[in-house]
Amino acid sequence: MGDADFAGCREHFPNGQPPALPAGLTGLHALCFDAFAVLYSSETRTPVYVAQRLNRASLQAARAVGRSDHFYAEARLPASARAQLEDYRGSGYARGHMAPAADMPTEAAMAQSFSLANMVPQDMGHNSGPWNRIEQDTRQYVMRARGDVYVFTGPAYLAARTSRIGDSGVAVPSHLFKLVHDPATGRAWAHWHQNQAGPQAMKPISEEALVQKLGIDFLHGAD
DNA sequence: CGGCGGGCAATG
DNA sequence: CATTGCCCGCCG
Repeated sequence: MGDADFAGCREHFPNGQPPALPAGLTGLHALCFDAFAVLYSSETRTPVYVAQRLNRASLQAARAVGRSDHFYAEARLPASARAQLEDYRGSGYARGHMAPAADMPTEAAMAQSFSLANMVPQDMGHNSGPWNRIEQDTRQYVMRARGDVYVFTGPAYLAARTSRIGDSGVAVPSHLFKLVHDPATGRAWAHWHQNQAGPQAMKPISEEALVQKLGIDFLHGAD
């Protein structure tokens, strides 16, 4: 979309400031949703990152919202840039939410969370196991936090050769990250997992270490 | 063990 | 298209 600066949904970002990106990225599309924002890459056909603002009230509201389970290709993207349902079907990978369905505070946001613009090809065991634990731990943290908590979630492509699925060639991440920032405490930390089943390093890394890995300055301008 | 949240595919 | 049943991993 031409909405390259998230003009319509800055509320999902700390201090209303989207991350600073490394030079040279192309094919990017900024997408606003009710409860999250996606910077989408037409090269990988996955998000670069997904941004959320969470708080206790939004997660309490989310508990009353039923999971929709209706995945869909993102019609706001050019057809040539979209991930398609057929790309994931039979691929052996799960359609892994970046902004989790269980975080969504309204029915509309729940439905929107099933856009393939919010998905990456994820190892099934990783998604239902260690990653699900990270998501639940993050919700538990937010429920106990004083105010708004900002979360960035997305894939990393650090393998020598990135494998792809489907006719569109949706790129399979080597890693997934989730950065949590609590302005009330000034703290930030990041989960960094390989996109595979089995034991993971559950110890978070620093925000600085994540920035070093990805070249994305998530919290520039944040306190 | 059951429940939950993350998914899948077959069936009408 | 929605419904149904199933798998996975983790937790209390």
